[in-house]
Amino acid sequence: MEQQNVTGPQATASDMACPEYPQGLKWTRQRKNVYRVLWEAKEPLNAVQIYKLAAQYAEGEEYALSTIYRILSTFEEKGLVEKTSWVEDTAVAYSLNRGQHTHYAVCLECHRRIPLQGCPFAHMNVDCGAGGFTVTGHKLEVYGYCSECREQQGRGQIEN
Amino acid sequence: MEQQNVTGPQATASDMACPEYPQGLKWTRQRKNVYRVLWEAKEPLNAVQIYKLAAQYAEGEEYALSTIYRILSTFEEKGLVEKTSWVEDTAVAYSLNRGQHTHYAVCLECHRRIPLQGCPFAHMNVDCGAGGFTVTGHKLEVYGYCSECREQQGRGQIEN
DNA sequence: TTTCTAAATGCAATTCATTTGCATCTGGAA
DNA sequence: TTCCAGATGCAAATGAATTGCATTTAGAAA
Repeated sequence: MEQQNVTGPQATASDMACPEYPQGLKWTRQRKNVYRVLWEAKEPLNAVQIYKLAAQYAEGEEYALSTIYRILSTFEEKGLVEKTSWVEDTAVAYSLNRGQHTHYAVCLECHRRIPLQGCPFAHMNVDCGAGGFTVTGHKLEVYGYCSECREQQGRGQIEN
Repeated sequence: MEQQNVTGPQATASDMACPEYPQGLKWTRQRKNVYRVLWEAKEPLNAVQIYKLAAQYAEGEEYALSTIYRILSTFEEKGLVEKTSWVEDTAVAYSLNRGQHTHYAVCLECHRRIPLQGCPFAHMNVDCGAGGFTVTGHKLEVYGYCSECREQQGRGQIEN
């Protein structure tokens, strides 16, 4: 009987494992912790944030930032993780690829990132016009002002 | 009679001027050339690309890359220019804010960027669910495979 | 269990995009 | 023509991400 990884995204952090974990990759302490951080994250995090959070789980252990980068790019290569980049932020952010993706409404004033309910494209047949382009994914960001920042307006136009 | 800038985006490069040019900004040689490059660009360019193209227009003149960055960020601040960032590219790209924006379909194989015909959101009421968020803009990127790369498939999956 | 090796990591140095401080220059109002 | 706030050039600094190499380790095989 082959051993099954019944733990995984459902599992608690202590025995965190990953059923979709690709063959040939070692399930190291560092990778477990990075996976755990991403699993618990409520929004995409950049490498340094992940580095710091992962270090908390690894009391006393040494962590190299470069290792985090390498883990993240391996995970991305294997489809475990999604990369996102935002114009207002120089660093790239990473999130677990949970199948259903999330888009965000970004407030231009306070920079808060508000997750959108569902994907507007879910019911939409993206016709590219570019004949023959096979769409496998998309990335969407909506900009504007959140209700709070909207209130204290009157000044907040482009011209400061 | 106040002087009118009848040249502008419609003008030829030699007398390139900009009607929407904000008050208080000097219309310098460097800025003219950056504006010209952006005006003629068929797709968003990064700072180094703009730097090189602008230098061509300014035969023999000195240009500093840092100046290009400063011009671009000033232009963006004033709403003349839009910034875009792509996950596959570390550098930020800039394009003239022409009112109507363009989205792209990005081929994951050859990285070609195919402009989409019109904006899928044009006819779409973006309901954020996030109550009260006022949408002023959005950014969309579609990923997949262009027809050419699609043909020579069979191997090109994630695992490689 | 122990052995063994390809894969993973730590570390330090490197690359590359972007920013900044400061002295000099210049567009354009007076 | 004068004059100065705003622009620029230059060089150094910052910050994200990558890379080379020696060392460690997960996990398959013995």
